[in-house]
Amino acid sequence: MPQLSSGGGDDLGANDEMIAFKDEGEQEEKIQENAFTERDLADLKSSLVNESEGSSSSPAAAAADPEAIRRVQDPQRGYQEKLPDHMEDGIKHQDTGMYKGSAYSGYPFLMLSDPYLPNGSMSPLSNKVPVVQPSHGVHPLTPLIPYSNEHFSHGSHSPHLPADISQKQGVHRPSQTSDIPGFYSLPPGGVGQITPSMGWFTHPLMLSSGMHTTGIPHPAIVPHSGKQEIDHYDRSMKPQPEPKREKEAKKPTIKKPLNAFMLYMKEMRAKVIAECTLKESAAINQILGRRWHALSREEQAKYYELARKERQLHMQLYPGWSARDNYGKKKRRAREKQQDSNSDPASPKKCRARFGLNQQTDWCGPCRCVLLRFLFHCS
DNA sequence: TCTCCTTTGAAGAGT
DNA sequence: ACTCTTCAAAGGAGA
Repeated sequence: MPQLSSGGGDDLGANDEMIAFKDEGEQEEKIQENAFTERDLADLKSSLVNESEGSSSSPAAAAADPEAIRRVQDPQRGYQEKLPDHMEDGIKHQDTGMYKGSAYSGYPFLMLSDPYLPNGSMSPLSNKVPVVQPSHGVHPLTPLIPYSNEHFSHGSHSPHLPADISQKQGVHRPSQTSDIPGFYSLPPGGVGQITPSMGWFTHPLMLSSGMHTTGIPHPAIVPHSGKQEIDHYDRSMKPQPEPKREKEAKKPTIKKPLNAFMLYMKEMRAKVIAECTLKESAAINQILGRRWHALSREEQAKYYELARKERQLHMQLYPGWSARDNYGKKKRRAREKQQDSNSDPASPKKCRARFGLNQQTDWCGPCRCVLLRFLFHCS
């Protein structure tokens, strides 16, 4: 299990990862490491400040990507071929450049835009307009600020403090984020960049859809059928009264924290889409998978570290949560659906049975069933 | 409308 | 301890 120590680069969880990577192209990796000269380091430092660098794409990468697309699209040359793929150096270096520029600086977009929410996901490079710009010189890990309660309170007491969670959930919580590094804090005025149009705190549905019980819009909380719910609300801005049963069924789901690769994908997807003019996620993910392997140790380490922080914060916010909570969700949902239709006295199935209709009879839709229930005083 | 595809990594379940 | 399974994201495609 890849685990990063907060201290360092070599003991990171990427080790396992890198072993596999070495197997595939040890020589290439050595070349990479040698190539990571002091000049690169300087570039890295400067580019962390200059985010605009990250969005530039090199012609080399543009030239390299069509090959990747061909491989992805050509079933005869699938990924399993384990080609000497590190020939994608063009891509790799291009990527490297991008990480230098945007891996961290862009990440705040992910988090501040509430990526776990169905409509909130956006990468710094996506065509969706980012709402909050990362400020230069901010620590790379400021992206995780939404987890920090400081940003949602002005003063020592707040309804959003974690102590509140503990009270509500009856779970002991470590005294507030004491082990969360200081860089989780927003710079003064950081929140001020959030425009009212974001509706972070005023949206009437926030508490029921993407909000942690603290009121923190935590990305990991989504409504059961979050997408439709949010879409619907955005369009109409008038919440439709939901049946009680439906409301109960839509208890928010706490999602898994994203792992390193997921974070990487989230950031790079838009770029790959732009470069490859691909939209199919399966193909894009294949490309991203190869690029992930082509990343240098240092570059991957950034994402392992971010993922580790994510897990840490997730654990602090949801002490009792387990990945098991979301296990079998698909099957369970299907089962619930089935139960719903069984328990609904006006379901087509029930009505067919009640009125002796066969399966082919199409007229017995739910609406007509309600009508029938009314007409025939069905219970 | 729902599920599949496709990737990697984390974590739970099962052996 | 080890292997297997599920779920995180994404969005097009097909049932």
